[in-house]
Amino acid sequence: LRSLNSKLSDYMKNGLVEEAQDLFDRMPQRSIVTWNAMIRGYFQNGILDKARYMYREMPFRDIFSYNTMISGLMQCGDVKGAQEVFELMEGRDVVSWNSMISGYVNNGMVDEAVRLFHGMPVKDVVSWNLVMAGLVKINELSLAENFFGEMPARDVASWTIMLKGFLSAGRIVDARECFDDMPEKDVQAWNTMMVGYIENRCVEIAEGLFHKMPERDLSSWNEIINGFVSVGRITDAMRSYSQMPQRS
RNA sequence: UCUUUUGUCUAAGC
Repeated sequence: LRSLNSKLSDYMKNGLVEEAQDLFDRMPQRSIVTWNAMIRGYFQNGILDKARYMYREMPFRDIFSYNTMISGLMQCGDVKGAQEVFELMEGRDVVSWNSMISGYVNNGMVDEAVRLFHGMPVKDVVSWNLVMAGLVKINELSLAENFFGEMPARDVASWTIMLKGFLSAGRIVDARECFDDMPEKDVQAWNTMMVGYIENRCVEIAEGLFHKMPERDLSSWNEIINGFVSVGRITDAMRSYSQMPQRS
Protein backbone atom coordinates (compact mmCIF):
# COMPACT_ATOMS: atom_id res chain seq x y z
CA LEU A 1 0.00 0.00 0.00
CA ARG A 2 2.83 2.35 0.81
CA SER A 3 4.51 1.80 -2.50
CA LEU A 4 1.26 2.25 -4.38
CA ASN A 5 0.64 5.52 -2.56
CA SER A 6 4.13 6.59 -3.44
CA LYS A 7 3.59 5.66 -7.07
CA LEU A 8 0.33 7.56 -7.10
CA SER A 9 2.07 10.69 -5.82
CA ASP A 10 4.75 10.28 -8.44
CA TYR A 11 2.17 10.11 -11.19
CA MET A 12 0.50 13.25 -9.94
CA LYS A 13 3.78 15.06 -9.53
CA ASN A 14 4.63 14.29 -13.14
CA GLY A 15 1.26 15.38 -14.44
CA LEU A 16 0.06 11.86 -15.16
CA VAL A 17 -3.41 12.43 -13.76
CA GLU A 18 -5.08 9.69 -15.77
CA GLU A 19 -2.57 7.13 -14.60
CA ALA A 20 -3.05 8.24 -11.01
CA GLN A 21 -6.82 8.02 -11.30
CA ASP A 22 -6.55 4.63 -12.88
CA LEU A 23 -4.29 3.41 -10.11
CA PHE A 24 -6.61 4.85 -7.49
CA ASP A 25 -9.56 3.01 -9.01
CA ARG A 26 -7.69 -0.26 -9.20
CA MET A 27 -6.22 -0.19 -5.70
CA PRO A 28 -7.55 -3.04 -3.58
CA GLN A 29 -7.21 -0.95 -0.45
CA ARG A 30 -6.96 2.74 0.15
CA SER A 31 -5.72 4.51 3.23
CA ILE A 32 -6.23 8.08 4.32
CA VAL A 33 -2.84 8.77 2.75
CA THR A 34 -4.18 7.59 -0.60
CA TRP A 35 -7.02 10.08 -0.47
CA ASN A 36 -4.80 12.89 0.70
CA ALA A 37 -2.34 12.19 -2.09
CA MET A 38 -5.15 12.36 -4.65
CA ILE A 39 -6.36 15.70 -3.32
CA ARG A 40 -2.88 17.10 -3.33
CA GLY A 41 -2.33 15.78 -6.84
CA TYR A 42 -5.45 17.36 -8.22
CA PHE A 43 -4.37 20.70 -6.80
CA GLN A 44 -0.91 20.29 -8.24
CA ASN A 45 -2.48 19.78 -11.63
CA GLY A 46 -4.93 22.61 -11.28
CA ILE A 47 -8.02 20.41 -11.13
CA LEU A 48 -9.84 22.23 -8.38
CA ASP A 49 -13.22 20.59 -8.85
CA LYS A 50 -11.92 17.08 -8.43
CA ALA A 51 -9.85 18.05 -5.40
CA ARG A 52 -12.99 19.38 -3.78
CA TYR A 53 -14.91 16.31 -4.83
CA MET A 54 -12.39 13.93 -3.26
CA TYR A 55 -12.37 16.00 -0.10
CA ARG A 56 -16.14 15.69 0.13
CA GLU A 57 -16.24 12.00 -0.68
CA MET A 58 -13.40 10.73 1.46
CA PRO A 59 -14.46 8.41 4.30
CA PHE A 60 -12.79 10.52 6.98
CA ARG A 61 -10.26 13.31 7.27
CA ASP A 62 -7.09 13.87 9.23
CA ILE A 63 -4.88 16.89 9.82
CA PHE A 64 -3.10 16.29 6.53
CA SER A 65 -6.41 16.45 4.65
CA TYR A 66 -7.27 19.82 6.13
CA ASN A 67 -3.81 21.25 5.65
CA THR A 68 -3.64 20.00 2.09
CA MET A 69 -6.95 21.69 1.35
CA ILE A 70 -5.84 24.96 2.91
CA SER A 71 -2.62 25.08 0.97
CA GLY A 72 -4.25 23.91 -2.28
CA LEU A 73 -7.13 26.35 -2.10
CA MET A 74 -4.75 29.18 -1.30
CA GLN A 75 -2.57 28.27 -4.26
CA CYS A 76 -5.65 28.46 -6.47
CA GLY A 77 -6.44 31.88 -5.09
CA ASP A 78 -9.49 30.70 -3.17
CA VAL A 79 -8.70 32.57 0.03
CA LYS A 80 -12.25 32.38 1.28
CA GLY A 81 -12.39 28.64 0.79
CA ALA A 82 -9.15 28.19 2.70
CA GLN A 83 -10.37 30.40 5.51
CA GLU A 84 -13.50 28.32 5.74
CA VAL A 85 -11.57 25.07 6.08
CA PHE A 86 -9.27 26.66 8.62
CA GLU A 87 -12.13 27.92 10.74
CA LEU A 88 -14.18 24.75 10.61
CA MET A 89 -11.39 22.24 11.17
CA GLU A 90 -10.54 20.81 14.52
CA GLY A 91 -7.06 20.29 15.88
CA ARG A 92 -5.19 22.96 13.98
CA ASP A 93 -1.45 22.47 14.14
CA VAL A 94 1.42 24.77 13.31
CA VAL A 95 1.35 23.65 9.68
CA SER A 96 -2.30 24.73 9.39
CA TRP A 97 -1.39 28.18 10.62
CA ASN A 98 1.69 28.35 8.44
CA SER A 99 -0.30 27.30 5.39
CA MET A 100 -2.69 30.17 6.00
CA ILE A 101 0.15 32.64 6.41
CA SER A 102 1.82 31.36 3.27
CA GLY A 103 -1.48 31.67 1.41
CA TYR A 104 -2.03 35.22 2.52
CA VAL A 105 1.46 36.20 1.46
CA ASN A 106 1.06 34.57 -1.94
CA ASN A 107 -2.25 36.32 -2.44
CA GLY A 108 -0.79 39.69 -1.64
CA MET A 109 -2.34 39.98 1.82
CA VAL A 110 0.79 40.43 3.88
CA ASP A 111 -0.97 42.47 6.53
CA GLU A 112 -3.37 39.58 7.11
CA ALA A 113 -0.40 37.23 7.30
CA VAL A 114 1.23 39.33 9.98
CA ARG A 115 -2.01 39.57 11.92
CA LEU A 116 -2.45 35.82 11.88
CA PHE A 117 1.18 35.32 12.86
CA HIS A 118 0.67 37.35 16.00
CA GLY A 119 -2.38 35.28 16.90
CA MET A 120 -0.61 31.95 16.62
CA PRO A 121 -0.50 29.86 19.76
CA VAL A 122 2.74 28.19 18.72
CA LYS A 123 5.20 29.47 16.14
CA ASP A 124 8.04 27.58 14.55
CA VAL A 125 10.91 28.74 12.38
CA VAL A 126 8.79 28.36 9.26
CA SER A 127 6.20 30.78 10.64
CA TRP A 128 8.89 33.37 11.17
CA ASN A 129 10.40 32.74 7.76
CA LEU A 130 7.05 33.11 6.05
CA VAL A 131 6.38 36.48 7.61
CA MET A 132 9.87 37.69 6.83
CA ALA A 133 9.51 36.60 3.22
CA GLY A 134 6.21 38.44 3.03
CA LEU A 135 7.73 41.62 4.37
CA VAL A 136 10.64 41.35 1.98
CA LYS A 137 8.18 40.93 -0.85
CA ILE A 138 6.51 44.25 -0.09
CA ASN A 139 9.85 45.98 0.43
CA GLU A 140 9.47 46.33 4.19
CA LEU A 141 13.07 45.36 4.71
CA SER A 142 13.57 47.06 8.05
CA LEU A 143 10.53 45.27 9.44
CA ALA A 144 11.89 42.02 8.11
CA GLU A 145 15.17 42.75 9.84
CA ASN A 146 13.32 43.30 13.09
CA PHE A 147 11.68 39.90 12.82
CA PHE A 148 15.00 38.36 11.88
CA GLY A 149 16.54 39.81 15.01
CA GLU A 150 13.69 38.77 17.25
CA MET A 151 13.21 35.21 16.16
CA PRO A 152 14.37 32.62 18.67
CA ALA A 153 16.20 30.49 16.13
CA ARG A 154 17.25 30.99 12.54
CA ASP A 155 17.83 28.35 9.91
CA VAL A 156 19.52 28.60 6.55
CA ALA A 157 16.22 29.66 4.92
CA SER A 158 15.87 32.60 7.34
CA TRP A 159 19.29 33.82 6.36
CA THR A 160 18.62 33.36 2.67
CA ILE A 161 15.40 35.36 2.93
CA MET A 162 17.29 38.25 4.50
CA LEU A 163 20.02 37.89 1.92
CA LYS A 164 17.45 38.10 -0.84
CA GLY A 165 15.89 41.10 0.87
CA PHE A 166 19.15 43.03 0.82
CA LEU A 167 19.68 42.13 -2.80
CA SER A 168 16.18 43.20 -3.79
CA ALA A 169 16.86 46.52 -2.13
CA GLY A 170 20.10 46.87 -4.08
CA ARG A 171 22.18 46.67 -0.92
CA ILE A 172 24.86 44.38 -2.27
CA VAL A 173 27.37 45.14 0.46
CA ASP A 174 24.91 44.30 3.22
CA ALA A 175 23.96 41.22 1.28
CA ARG A 176 27.54 40.03 1.15
CA GLU A 177 27.94 40.68 4.84
CA CYS A 178 24.82 38.65 5.52
CA PHE A 179 26.15 35.87 3.33
CA ASP A 180 29.49 35.83 5.13
CA ASP A 181 27.75 35.79 8.51
CA MET A 182 25.67 32.74 7.68
CA PRO A 183 26.59 29.92 10.03
CA GLU A 184 25.82 27.38 7.34
CA LYS A 185 25.35 27.79 3.63
CA ASP A 186 23.54 25.37 1.39
CA VAL A 187 23.35 25.38 -2.37
CA GLN A 188 20.36 27.74 -2.41
CA ALA A 189 22.21 30.29 -0.31
CA TRP A 190 25.14 30.19 -2.71
CA ASN A 191 22.79 30.48 -5.67
CA THR A 192 21.06 33.50 -4.16
CA MET A 193 24.36 35.28 -3.62
CA MET A 194 25.43 34.46 -7.16
CA VAL A 195 22.26 35.92 -8.63
CA GLY A 196 22.86 39.06 -6.64
CA TYR A 197 26.23 39.58 -8.21
CA ILE A 198 24.97 38.74 -11.67
CA GLU A 199 22.15 41.24 -11.41
CA ASN A 200 24.68 43.85 -10.35
CA ARG A 201 26.82 43.02 -13.38
CA CYS A 202 29.59 41.53 -11.24
CA VAL A 203 29.71 38.31 -13.19
CA GLU A 204 33.37 37.67 -12.38
CA ILE A 205 32.56 37.55 -8.69
CA ALA A 206 29.64 35.27 -9.38
CA GLU A 207 31.94 33.09 -11.40
CA GLY A 208 34.30 32.92 -8.45
CA LEU A 209 31.49 31.81 -6.18
CA PHE A 210 30.37 29.25 -8.71
CA HIS A 211 33.77 27.61 -8.64
CA LYS A 212 34.08 27.90 -4.89
CA MET A 213 30.73 26.46 -3.89
CA PRO A 214 30.84 22.90 -2.62
CA GLU A 215 27.95 21.65 -4.74
CA ARG A 216 26.05 22.93 -7.73
CA ASP A 217 22.51 22.18 -8.78
CA LEU A 218 20.53 22.97 -11.91
CA SER A 219 19.83 26.51 -10.73
CA SER A 220 23.52 27.18 -10.21
CA TRP A 221 24.23 26.24 -13.79
CA ASN A 222 21.31 28.23 -15.16
CA GLU A 223 22.44 31.25 -13.23
CA ILE A 224 26.05 31.20 -14.32
CA ILE A 225 25.07 30.62 -17.95
CA ASN A 226 22.64 33.53 -17.85
CA GLY A 227 25.29 35.58 -16.15
CA PHE A 228 27.74 34.98 -18.97
CA VAL A 229 25.07 35.74 -21.54
CA SER A 230 24.14 38.97 -19.81
CA VAL A 231 27.63 40.37 -20.27
CA GLY A 232 28.13 38.98 -23.74
CA ARG A 233 30.48 36.14 -22.80
CA ILE A 234 28.78 33.79 -25.19
CA THR A 235 31.68 31.38 -25.51
CA ASP A 236 31.83 30.90 -21.76
CA ALA A 237 28.08 30.46 -21.65
CA MET A 238 28.20 27.74 -24.27
CA ARG A 239 31.13 26.06 -22.60
CA SER A 240 29.25 25.98 -19.31
CA TYR A 241 26.19 24.68 -21.03
CA SER A 242 28.12 21.79 -22.48
CA GLN A 243 29.69 21.07 -19.11
CA MET A 244 26.38 20.75 -17.30
CA PRO A 245 25.98 17.32 -15.75
CA GLN A 246 22.55 16.89 -17.28
CA ARG A 247 21.29 19.30 -19.86
CA SER A 248 17.64 20.19 -20.05
C1' U B 1 12.63 6.68 1.81
C1' C B 2 3.40 6.72 1.32
C1' U B 3 0.29 12.48 1.87
C1' U B 4 0.38 18.93 4.17
C1' U B 5 3.57 24.77 5.38
C1' U B 6 9.16 28.63 4.30
C1' G B 7 14.30 30.65 0.98
C1' U B 8 17.55 30.58 -5.09
C1' C B 9 17.51 30.35 -11.32
C1' U B 10 15.32 29.45 -16.00
C1' A B 11 11.48 28.26 -19.41
C1' A B 12 6.28 28.44 -20.60
C1' G B 13 1.79 31.25 -19.83
C1' C B 14 -0.80 35.95 -18.60
